[in-house]
Amino acid sequence: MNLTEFAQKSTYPLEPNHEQVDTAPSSPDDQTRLSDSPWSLDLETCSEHLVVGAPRYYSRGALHGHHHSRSKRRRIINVVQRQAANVRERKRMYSLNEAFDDLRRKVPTFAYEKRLSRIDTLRLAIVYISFMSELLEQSCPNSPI
DNA sequence: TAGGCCATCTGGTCCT
DNA sequence: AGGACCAGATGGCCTA
Repeated sequence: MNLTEFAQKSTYPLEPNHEQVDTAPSSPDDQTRLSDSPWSLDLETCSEHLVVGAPRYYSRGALHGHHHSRSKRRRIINVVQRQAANVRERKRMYSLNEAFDDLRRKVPTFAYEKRLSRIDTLRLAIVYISFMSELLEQSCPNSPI
């Protein structure tokens, strides 16, 4: 059984048109990504964004009146702290995406014009690990996995 | 044009 | 107190 068959039998079926396995590393950037540090905007430059990108929604928190039930302590943060938190969050998401890119390079990708999405990357990784475990089990039945 | 995917902002919660 | 993590919301881009 090859990986394609395994994927088709697995709990996490991939898209129906994922048929060919491409063992070459997936091309990392088929679509535009933030390859250069997005958080390089320091706090001074961020201030402009704050003005432009003022809160776009108010569905959560005090601004919408949903804060009564859950918030034990209300944390008041000022504009500078909010900007700093946004920068940290961008940085965090960037490192998360770097990890996803690493994972994309580890799993054999299907011959597929598009780069794997994050969810498909996770699902394929699950399939791949299961497949390799099964392969190992077949070749070394007595070895503990 | 609808739906998928993603980046970003944001507030709440957890943890140090 | 403040950073990390998380999830919801929103808007932009791309593809079928």
